[in-house]
Amino acid sequence: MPPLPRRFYERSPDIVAIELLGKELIAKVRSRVTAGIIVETEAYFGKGDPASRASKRKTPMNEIMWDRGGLAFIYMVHGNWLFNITADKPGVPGAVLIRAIEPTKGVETMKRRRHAKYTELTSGPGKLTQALGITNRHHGSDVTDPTNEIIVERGLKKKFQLCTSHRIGVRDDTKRELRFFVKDCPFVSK
DNA sequence: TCCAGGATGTTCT
DNA sequence: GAACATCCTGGAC
Repeated sequence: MPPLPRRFYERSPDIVAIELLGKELIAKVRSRVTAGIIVETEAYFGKGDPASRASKRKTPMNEIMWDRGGLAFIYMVHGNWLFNITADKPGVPGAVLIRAIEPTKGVETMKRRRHAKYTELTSGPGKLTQALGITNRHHGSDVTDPTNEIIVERGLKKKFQLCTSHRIGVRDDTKRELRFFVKDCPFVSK
């Protein structure tokens, strides 16, 4: 199955965040394949979004948010790698944070990397990067490129109920609720 | 060069 | 539910 195309990502971050739910995130790191269905995301904009890394000026770390959509945007917070995908058109800053996935492939590999029980493998943004082996060496890589170590595919068409809430752990959130997750999913972070 | 702080996780009670 | 370990980044000096 081919990865989702660039035009999927080059739309408003809130739309991309909603439509990424139910898609499959696949990581091939050191010939080990791990994957999971995306069940929780958050949208980040640029100017006017005080919680966004792009609300202030460009730095070497965040300049990728102004680049094309569909690139891996990875940074460290509190000793954990967080995995985002850039969104919106070139020149317009935006990104979607992947907060949780439901494991589909490579569960044994995840357990070895995380030393945790099944429902704790990927139920948080720092946890899933550990489970999938994602680090800043993947920063800037293209998730629409079939040869990339990290790609996103159209997952199984499965019905679920969409819920929204305010974003987690941000100091100044916007009025709008920009966290999206699958209702009653045990892998959604709390 | 130093230091405060963060889109977190774990381990306590 | 609260404390703390963790470690990179950016700004201060």
